[in-house]
Amino acid sequence: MATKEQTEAAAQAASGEAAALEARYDPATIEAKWQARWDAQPDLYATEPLTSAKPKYYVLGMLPYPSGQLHIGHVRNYSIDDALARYMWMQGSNVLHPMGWDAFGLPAENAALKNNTPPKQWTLNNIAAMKRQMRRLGLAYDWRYEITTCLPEYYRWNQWFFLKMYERGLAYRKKSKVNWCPQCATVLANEQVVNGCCWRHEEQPVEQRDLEQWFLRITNYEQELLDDLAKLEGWPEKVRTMQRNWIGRSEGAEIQFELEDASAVPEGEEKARKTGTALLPAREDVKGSGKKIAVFTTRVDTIYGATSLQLAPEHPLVKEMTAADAGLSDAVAALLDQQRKAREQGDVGAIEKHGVYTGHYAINPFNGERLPVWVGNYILLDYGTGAIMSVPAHDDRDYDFAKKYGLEIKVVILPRSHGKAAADGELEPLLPFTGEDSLLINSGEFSSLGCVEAQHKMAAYAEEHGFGKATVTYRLKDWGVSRQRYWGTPIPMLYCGNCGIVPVPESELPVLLPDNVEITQLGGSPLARMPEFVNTTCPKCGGKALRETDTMDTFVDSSWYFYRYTDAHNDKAPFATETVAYWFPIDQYIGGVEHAILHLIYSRFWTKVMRDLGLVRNDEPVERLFTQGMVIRNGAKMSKSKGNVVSPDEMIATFGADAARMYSLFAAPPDRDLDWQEDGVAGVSRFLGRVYRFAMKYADRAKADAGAHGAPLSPESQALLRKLHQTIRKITEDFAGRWHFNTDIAAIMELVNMLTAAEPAINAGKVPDAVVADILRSLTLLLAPFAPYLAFELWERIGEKSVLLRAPWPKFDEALAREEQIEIPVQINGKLRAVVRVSADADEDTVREAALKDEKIAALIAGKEIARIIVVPRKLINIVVK
RNA sequence: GCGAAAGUGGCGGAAUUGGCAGACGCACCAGACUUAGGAUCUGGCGGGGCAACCCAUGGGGGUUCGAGUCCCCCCUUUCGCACCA
Repeated sequence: MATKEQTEAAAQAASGEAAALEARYDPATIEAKWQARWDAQPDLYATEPLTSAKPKYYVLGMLPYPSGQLHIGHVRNYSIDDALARYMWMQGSNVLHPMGWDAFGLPAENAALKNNTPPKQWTLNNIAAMKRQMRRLGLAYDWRYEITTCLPEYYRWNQWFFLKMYERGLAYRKKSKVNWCPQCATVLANEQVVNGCCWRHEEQPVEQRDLEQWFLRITNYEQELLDDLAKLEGWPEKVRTMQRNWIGRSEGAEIQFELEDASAVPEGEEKARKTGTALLPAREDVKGSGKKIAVFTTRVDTIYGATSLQLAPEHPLVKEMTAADAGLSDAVAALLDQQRKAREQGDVGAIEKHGVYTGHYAINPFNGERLPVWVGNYILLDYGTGAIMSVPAHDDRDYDFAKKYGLEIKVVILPRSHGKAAADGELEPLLPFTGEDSLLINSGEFSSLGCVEAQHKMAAYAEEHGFGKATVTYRLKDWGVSRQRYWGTPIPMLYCGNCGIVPVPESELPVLLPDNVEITQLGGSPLARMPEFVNTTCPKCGGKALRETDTMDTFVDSSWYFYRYTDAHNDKAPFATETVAYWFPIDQYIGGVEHAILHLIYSRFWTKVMRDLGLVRNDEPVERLFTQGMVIRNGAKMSKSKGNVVSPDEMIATFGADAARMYSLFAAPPDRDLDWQEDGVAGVSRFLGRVYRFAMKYADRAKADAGAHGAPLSPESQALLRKLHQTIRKITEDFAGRWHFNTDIAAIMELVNMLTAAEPAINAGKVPDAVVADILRSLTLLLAPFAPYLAFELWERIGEKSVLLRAPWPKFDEALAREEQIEIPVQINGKLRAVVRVSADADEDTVREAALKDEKIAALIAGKEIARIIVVPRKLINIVVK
């Protein structure tokens, strides 16, 4: 049994331990305490009604795919939007800051194969795990607006939109060559093909297959999608450029070349025609065959220099020609084969140019000249018309091709500096010459025109004479949304033997995705192997019908999810128009630049469709976009194979959520790549500990006196308040748009360094309690967006009763922030020689005098002639001597 | 090939408008303290030199009283696009 003394000693030790704990920053305890409190307050992050007098602010981080684990990139992304959301709350805005799950997609099926877990269960488990991590990070989401795209409450509206688009002809079915990834066993959108390979399987060449597919007519909006990029001033220029290139508008002309009648070849040309290298002159007795080859060109001004036509190997006319010519057929097959091999080696761009002469000639409608028709492996079927006129003198690729096969080269434009007189021989070293600021020669009635002027006149001429017109071509293709996959939104369409394609009536939505599906690696949709899903009755005729078994591309889900957050539980409509009108456009959207094209162009398209359906009033979904940099480690992208993946859980367990979050903001400006260094997290954690200990030491004084400072202030108090207000000013200005949170956190560190250095003065009574209280209070507010757990704890410890989340952001006082004395560097001939102290409002003469009086300066300029003295008020003085 | 961004100590980075280069942090060095804790506190920390001073922001030129910042040429890295007619 213990003696009384022993018990007392133990009690003392225990209380000593408690005091020690108190004095030590222990994020695990603090964060657990506040997490429990926040979880118990569902209204904490709630939005106010639409009638709120506060300005609205919709801040959003891109929703994650529920892979099962947050990665460090998520921590960084969500630390940014969370800091911004918290700041806006403190600024008195009505903030919407939601989160959800992009929950359909292939990994769930792969996991099902591997672990024999149904995709739905796997996905929902992952969501639960990641939600736990988000709560642990202290992210300020109102989970009552959470959306999960794989649940029928959500995906039924994908189906509903699909029906609306179908009604309007924006969704259509066509047989088409599609990109097929054998590993995914599904179709890929053009946007998902990277270097001819699958975006998920970078080594896997994409195959072409012919399938009936559903498409969304994004090309209806191509021009508006392009034009409106100009409005998106709050988007990074980089993203706008990428989208502009993706849409790929080019202006040019389409010109019809007529194929010669092969049965009526003029006499005496047989030899010249053998190799297909010769350009043949215009002749009266040439006959057309009636067959036309349409060519797209952006340089119709060079058409007099065309010396051959080049067709894509898959061009329909080529099929016709090869049908009648076995030799040609073999040669074209060989071309295609080479192309396939090059693609498999992943080097489509560098493939050598090959061609085959078809034995046919076509007539240039401008001058009657006859051009050999070739098949070229560098011609793309799905761009323009799949055929080009080849102008070797004025196009790099055509030049290479012509040199290789000995085709003629005809110069028809000249640099302006060369005038009209230059002979062809002199020009040879210039070729291929492509400058548009040039003049036409050898071009009939168009000679001596400038290129741009000629382009317009020649297109108009072609139109007048019925063999062409000015046109615009886009690189953007319609969006193929069919996927032969199970884990996605069923496409709400039926096939009836009598009625053909029949949409599922709106009243029958949602078309539920069955749960009990066997996932296999066989090609085609697993749904096709479920008779109970496939077989149904036709709503039109009551006869037998089959359901569409393809599901939608998951990019459909993310194209409009942010609208759903505003009205997440609406079961009558995807959302209420008025609610969306209040919250949209999104004030600030934050995510990775990898979504610059796919997600961000699809969601712009979806917004425009919804606007035309009368559902929303905004033309664009996102006012300001911010793309944060990647998190790398040791200079390399984090990946499992490199073994350099950082687990957020470990980081949080060791240093706390505040330190992990704050480090992710401190280590680099948010738009740049961040090199993750664990020692850096430890450093931030140490800093938070310093803040904590300082606050604990002086919390009682802060509690005791929260009144006015009183005057006059001691120099020590003035210096501290000056630093405080300079810090407030810096951070406030930074939140307005510069967003260099790394320097904001550095500024807070400077403030804290100054505070700890001032401790002797504080302890000597030179800083009144009211000033200490003011500083502690403001410091806590400044920390709140970056380290919310610690800030909430300090707020309570210094006796504040209000909810920190909505406490007003501190205002900076310009008078307090102003320096009274400033240091002015003094240069002689641009070299720093001294620093003088003057009052902040000193005029030029005073500064000049002070500088000249400085001992060092006086010594250095003694006996020299002063040529000039430059005084930059409040900045610098430079004395120029000879 | 085309387009964009970037290049600053041993490392991450700062310098917002042409005005003290290296804030803040990491690592490291020296010291103090100790309840030995991923402690804490103090000081140092671009290079050369005893110093005065000199050199230094990828390289070379230029503009300017003054350049990391602006202009020209070149090099390197990263990202995007890539046979788009």
